Amino acid sequence: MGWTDERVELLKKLWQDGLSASQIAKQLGGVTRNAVIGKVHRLGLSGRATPSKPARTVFKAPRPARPVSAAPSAPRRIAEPVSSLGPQTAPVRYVDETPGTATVLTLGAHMCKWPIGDPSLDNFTFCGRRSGEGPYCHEHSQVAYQPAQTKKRSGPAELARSLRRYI
DNA sequence: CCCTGATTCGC
DNA sequence: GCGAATCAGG
Repeated sequence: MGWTDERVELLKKLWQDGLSASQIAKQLGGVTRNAVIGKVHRLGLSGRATPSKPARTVFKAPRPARPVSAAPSAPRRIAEPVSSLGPQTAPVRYVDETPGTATVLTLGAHMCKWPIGDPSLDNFTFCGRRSGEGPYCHEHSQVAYQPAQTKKRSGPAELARSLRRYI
C-alpha cells in the first residue's frame, strides 16, 4: 500500500493527536510502525507530546539534592506495600493526605516508608511520618497488613489450591 | 521484554 | 520516496 492523500492526511491527524507510530500503523493497516515513522519524518512532522514518554532526552534535571539534615545512613531496602490481595479491596480509601516529605535521602530509621507517588519519577517520596516497630506509620500499616482476607473462601478446594502455591 | 521515536541506507 | 534494520532510550 502506498501513501495516498487520504492515508497521509489520516497519518497527520493521528500523529498530531498523540498516537504512537505503532498505533497509527495498526489503524492505517498495511504499514509497519517504521513506515509510519519514516513518513512522519519525511513530512517534517516530529517532536510531539509522546504518551508514555516524558520525551525529556537532553537535560536531565541535575539532581539538586535537598538540604538534608538527619539520617546519615538511610535504609536501603524499600518495603513494598501489599497491594495484591483478594479481588475487591475498595474499602481502603486513605490515599491522598499530606504528600510524603521524606526522600530516599532523608528517610530515617523510624520514618514511614510508605511510597508516595511513582518511584520512577523524580518527585517520588515516602510518607515519612513516625513509624513504630514496623516500616510504616500506623495508618499505612493498616493498608499494608490487611487481614488475610476475612470470611468467604475457605472451602476445601480453595484451601488446597492456596496451599499448593507454597510447595 | 515490552514499548517509544530517530536514524541509516539499500532499494 | 519508501521502509526494514538498527539504534537509543524508558
